[in-house]
Parts: sequence; structure tokens; C-alpha cells
Amino acid sequence: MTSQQDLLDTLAQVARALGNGHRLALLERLAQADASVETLATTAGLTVGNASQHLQQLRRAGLVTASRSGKQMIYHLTDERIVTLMGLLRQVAETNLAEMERLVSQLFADDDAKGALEAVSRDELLAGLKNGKVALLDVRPEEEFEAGHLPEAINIPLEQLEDMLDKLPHDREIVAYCRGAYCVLSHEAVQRLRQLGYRVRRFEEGYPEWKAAGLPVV
Amino acid sequence: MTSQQDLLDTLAQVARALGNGHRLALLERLAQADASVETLATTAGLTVGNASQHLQQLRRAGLVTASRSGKQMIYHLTDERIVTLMGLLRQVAETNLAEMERLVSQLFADDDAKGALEAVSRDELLAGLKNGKVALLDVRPEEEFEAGHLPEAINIPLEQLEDMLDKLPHDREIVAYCRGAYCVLSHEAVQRLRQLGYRVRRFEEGYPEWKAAGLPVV
DNA sequence: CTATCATTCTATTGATCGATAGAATGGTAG
DNA sequence: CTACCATTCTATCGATCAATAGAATGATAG
Repeated sequence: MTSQQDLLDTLAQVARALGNGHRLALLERLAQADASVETLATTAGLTVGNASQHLQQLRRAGLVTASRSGKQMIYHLTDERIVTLMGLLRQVAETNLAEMERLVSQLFADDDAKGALEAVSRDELLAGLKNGKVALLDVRPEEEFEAGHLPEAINIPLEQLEDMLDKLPHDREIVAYCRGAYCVLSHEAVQRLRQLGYRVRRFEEGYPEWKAAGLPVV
Repeated sequence: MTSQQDLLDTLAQVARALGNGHRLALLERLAQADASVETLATTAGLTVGNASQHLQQLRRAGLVTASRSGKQMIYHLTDERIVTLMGLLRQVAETNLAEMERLVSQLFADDDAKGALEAVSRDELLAGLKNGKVALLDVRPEEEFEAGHLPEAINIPLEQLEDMLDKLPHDREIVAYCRGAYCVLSHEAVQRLRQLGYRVRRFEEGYPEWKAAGLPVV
């Protein structure tokens, strides 16, 4: 059956669109919030022209759409499931590639005791929120926070962490989150807050995974 | 942070391994049962040398492993989640690429009324099995059936369908399944059995998805 | 130990991908 | 209508990928 293979070839095209680190970076940024080409280029460290080309490829693969807003083109993820897809890709890679483990531990390497690494799982966080024993801290930039965040979360962008400590409770454990599993913002925040005596841990996922799981966002 | 990008590049390598129709075909075959290089080459329509090379790529990406059995190398999927990953890729592609819809309808095109297309969902099948109102028919080749199948399923390979009708009950609805969403074996079986007067529908998934979902297999 | 078989490795060729620079397009503000 | 800005398109070049043929490896049977 040749059309069987045509189908697989088409699926392969979509997979190939995911097969480039810069495009994955663009998708991760889009999972935080819709963005213009220039914004995307900056956060991914690409020239505008190059970012545009990668975005065309993602568009051809049906992973993003674009709409015009004035002079700018605003790109969007077409489908929440793309976040899940990337998460699953990550899981499979982490489980089966030794290289991944090395890179992850390198990303979260610190002088500290590794206590800060003990991340809070989704179920644990849900339980803590339900019984009011946990305060949620979003350390992403304000722009991303405004585009969507977890309910009840307090936003303190990492750069302003020490300036806004009065917004943090002392009577509860704090759980910090940011963009996702590989985002180091919350990790950094946990380390700094621990040195200041706060009881704080890191959520092992981020805003996009929470939203993609169908959990409530604001 | 440069190691952030290293991580995404490594993830991209895994995605690139999925970015070829022939490799997806190899993975789909491996989702049915472990197999030798020659078997894999034959079912994917490749030369042995070429199949071997593709398998090396899958190995480097951590998607398959190999073990020697006598003269032969037997390949295995490293991880059940790869089936889930491909299923999610399929869902995203079907939702967002018009091309996919065209190819799928072409694959299942038939002269019949489209009644045969109404597939049974997983939940519906589970309910039907629980209350004993459904008989399960596995129309894959005997070899794949032997390597693993759904509990209570009767195996009648499609080629022998008309020869083994006595194994099929008349008092219950029959649900036929095969390799997965894009496998046409069960579709064909449904059409032929309907003409013979059986009450029969097609399971919308296949053995690998069932197993990957953690449901019991034999 | 030699012949054989299954598989992998190596080298080659054409095809596709990724980055860059510069031209072209499409919308906006004056 | 013109100047300007954000983005896209086009052409180019080096790098990587896919398929093929043929040599090399590794296990087994005699």
C-alpha cells in the first residue's frame, strides 16, 4: 500500500519540523505567550530573517499560525498538544539517552547542596494548593505572566526577586515555577530564597505543561 | 545560557530520528513485535543495508536497542512511550494539516457505505468487553498475534478470514483490530464480514496503543 | 579452520537543510 | 504619495542526509 507510506512521510515532515534546536526554542517561547517575529528572534538568539524562515517551516508543518497585528506578525501555537508532544519527546530522550542526563545535570549544576533540586510534582502541588499550605511564585518576566499564569500565583520576575520579598509569605512553603522543565529561573530563585531563609522548592514543570494538561489558568 | 540550547539540540536529534517515513515504518513494525533486520527491511520495503543504516540512526537517538540471537540481530523499541509519542504526532498532524485528512480518507476509501468507518473508541471497547457483549477479532498475521495481543482476542489473519468463520460468534457484535490507526487490515475485515452478515465494527486504535496505554495484554 | 549467512561499515553521489545577505512586499504614519 | 518599518522572499554556499554498491565483521555449521 503506497498511501500508507505517504501518510508516514507526512508525519515525518511534522517530526522534521521539530528536528532543529532553534525551532524547538521558538516553540517553547510560543508556549509561554504569542509573540512577534522580532520577539521570537531575540529570545531564540536568531536574526530576524532566519527566525522568519524557521517560522515558515513550522507553519508548513501545521505547528504554528500567524496573524497580523498592525505592522507585526504575531505567531501562535496551533495546538496545546504540541506542548505535550515536546514533553513526551523530552521524557523519551531523558530516559534513553545518556547524553541528556549529562546536559540536564550540567544545566542545574550549583555549588549548593542538591536539596534545591528536589522538585515538586504536579500532584503534590495540587494537593498543597488545595489545603492552602503552599504559596505559588511565578518568576517569569511580567509579560509572560500577564499572558497567562497559574491561579493564585504571585509574580516576581527573577531580576526583582530581592526587591519584592515583602510579597512573599513566611508562614507557608513557597513553590516557584517558570517556563518548564529546562527553565533555570525557578531553580535560581529557589537557591537565592533558601539563602534568605525561605522554605521553598521548585515545581518540576512549568506554565505550558500545566495549561496543556487542562488545568485552570488565569 | 548555552547549555539550554544544547539540551534542545539533543532533543532535536531525537525528533530528527522520527523525521523520516521509512524510520517511522520501522518503528511501527517494532511496536508490533521485536524483529530481525531482514524482517524489518522486508516489511518496510528497504534493502537490508539501508534498513540497517536507518536502524543505527534510531539506535543513536535512543529509540531502539539491539541484541544478538544467533546470527541475527533482534531490534526492540526502548520505550513504550515511543508509541504514545507517535500517536500524539499523528493527532497533531491530523488536526493541523489538511494534507493528512486527504491521505487518511484516501487510505480508507471504499465503494461501501461509510458505515464501516465508524470506529469503536477505547472506552467503548472496554465497556463492551466488560459486559461480555463484544467479541474481539485480531486480524494481524499469526506471528504478530503470538508476540502479544489483547486479552480474549481470536486471531484470524486477514488472508484466512473466510476459511475460519466458524471461530466467530454470531450472537455478539465483533470488534476487529490490527496494527493501529493507519492499518487497513481491520478495515478490510470489517467490510468483508459485513457482506457476510456479521455485526462488526473496527477498533480505532491497535495493539501497540492498547499496550502503551498500560492496558492488559497477553 | 573454512564456508556461509546476517549484519554493519565505508565511500560515493545527488538531494535537502541551515545560515547569510540583499531585494521585495505589505502595512502604517505623516 | 512617500518614507519607514516589520517581515518575507530569493539566491548562494557549506553541511548534513538518503540511497547504493561493495568491502569488512562476527557468529555458526560442518
